[in-house]
Amino acid sequence: MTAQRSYDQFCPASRTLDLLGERWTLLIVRDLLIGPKRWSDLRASLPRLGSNLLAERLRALEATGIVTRRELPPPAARTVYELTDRGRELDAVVLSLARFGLPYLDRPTDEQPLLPHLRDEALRPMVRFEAMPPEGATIRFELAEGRYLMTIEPLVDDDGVPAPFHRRLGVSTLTADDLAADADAVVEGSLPTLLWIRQGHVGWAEAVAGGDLIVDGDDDLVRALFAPGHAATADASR
Amino acid sequence: MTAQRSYDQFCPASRTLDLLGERWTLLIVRDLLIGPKRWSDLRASLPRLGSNLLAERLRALEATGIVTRRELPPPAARTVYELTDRGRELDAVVLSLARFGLPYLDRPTDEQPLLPHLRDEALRPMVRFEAMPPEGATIRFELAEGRYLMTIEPLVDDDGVPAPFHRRLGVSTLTADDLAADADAVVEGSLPTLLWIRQGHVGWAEAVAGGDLIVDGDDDLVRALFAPGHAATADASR
DNA sequence: CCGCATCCGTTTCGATACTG
DNA sequence: CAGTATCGAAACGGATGCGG
Repeated sequence: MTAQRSYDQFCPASRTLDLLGERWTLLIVRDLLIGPKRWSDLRASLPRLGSNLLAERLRALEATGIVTRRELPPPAARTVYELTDRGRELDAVVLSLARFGLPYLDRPTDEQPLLPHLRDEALRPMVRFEAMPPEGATIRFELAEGRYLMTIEPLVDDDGVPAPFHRRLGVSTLTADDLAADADAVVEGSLPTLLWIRQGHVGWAEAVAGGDLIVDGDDDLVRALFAPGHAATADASR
Repeated sequence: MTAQRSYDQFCPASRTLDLLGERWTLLIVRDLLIGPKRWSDLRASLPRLGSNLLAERLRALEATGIVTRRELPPPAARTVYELTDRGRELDAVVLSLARFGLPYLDRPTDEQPLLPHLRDEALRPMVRFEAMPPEGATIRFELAEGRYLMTIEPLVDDDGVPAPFHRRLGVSTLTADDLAADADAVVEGSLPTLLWIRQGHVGWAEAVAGGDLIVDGDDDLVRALFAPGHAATADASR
């Protein structure tokens, strides 16, 4: 069975695509990067993926050591799928894919619901890495879609070792009012507003004037993080 | 016709996969990242890709503004394909794929020739970003496969803006003996040796003792850049 | 209901043949 | 050299079935 179609080249990129270049595989990984998921969770977040394919993809990912299946104790439904340490390294891959796709994203249709788990990951691909201040920062987001705390770690840690940018940037959901204090900035608005600003379809001043965006604190920081244009066209607007 | 199978999710990662998630597409991009290529060049570097699919993929990439076709003046064969500015942003995607696949790469078989153009790109996915010194560095590689100059730009530029790590790291082939002076280190060996060290299959000391690796200059720098283990397990060995 | 396996029509792929 | 046309073989997608 499974003839295992391979590119058969001595190249690490093609090797990765051998492992997870098939349809749906990277989207499964994307969802598991958020946290362990049950079968039904994955079915819900990937509605157009057939159950047979999901089973096959999970089996393949398990075979290559990217995913493990763990059995939960009797209370609550049984098995969950989660990434291994190796699998979690795919964060960089998924994030680079998301960053590239940002300009191609237009407003969601009715057939493209903004899935809940994707909301919580929406902010991370949007920030400009070059604009992250070397000393780090903390920004609180009070959005229509939820409350988030963005944490930007310092460029170099205490030992002077520089951190890869995707590991400097964390976004966590904020439920209680704890940690609400001492952020460098507080942003009120919505994900679409921030996306359109980042895409360059709406001007910053325009959004603020229209009341779609309210920024408290370090205004320039937030503005630089969501400045329009791709990374290559890094106009130093700050 | 072309039903254009789409994931149809409001997610930038799935959007990117809509655009170039089909088979061979990202490998075509990989090859074009090195430079403009003619039809026959692409056929040679992707031997198992049928000519009809190559045509179809190139057409699709052109339609989405990732690739342009340029007509060369009469002398020399006609049309070349090259990436647009937008397409060149995929460098981060391909590099992250390559970095992930590195541990899965084993020695090339006869059916997996080390293609010439991949040789020249082999070093870049191998270096540990965290080990790149903040002040920058220059390393000359005198390998069995060719001579290369690796340039590591400073962590922050003159304006104090930090550079994303994939843009700090450049590798160029070295033909003449120019630029051969003042490198922080000179490495003699071969690509397989460096790969096996990076993969942890061969110890550094072992390779040096066996004569497979000779490092002149900042030994510790090179050792840290090719230290084994994935990025997450960043043991500070330096 | 959860976690799949089986069946089957459709789409995509891969190899070869063919053309300007 | 730079593609297009054709066709059998996989892979996909949706539905349905089936044992815990």
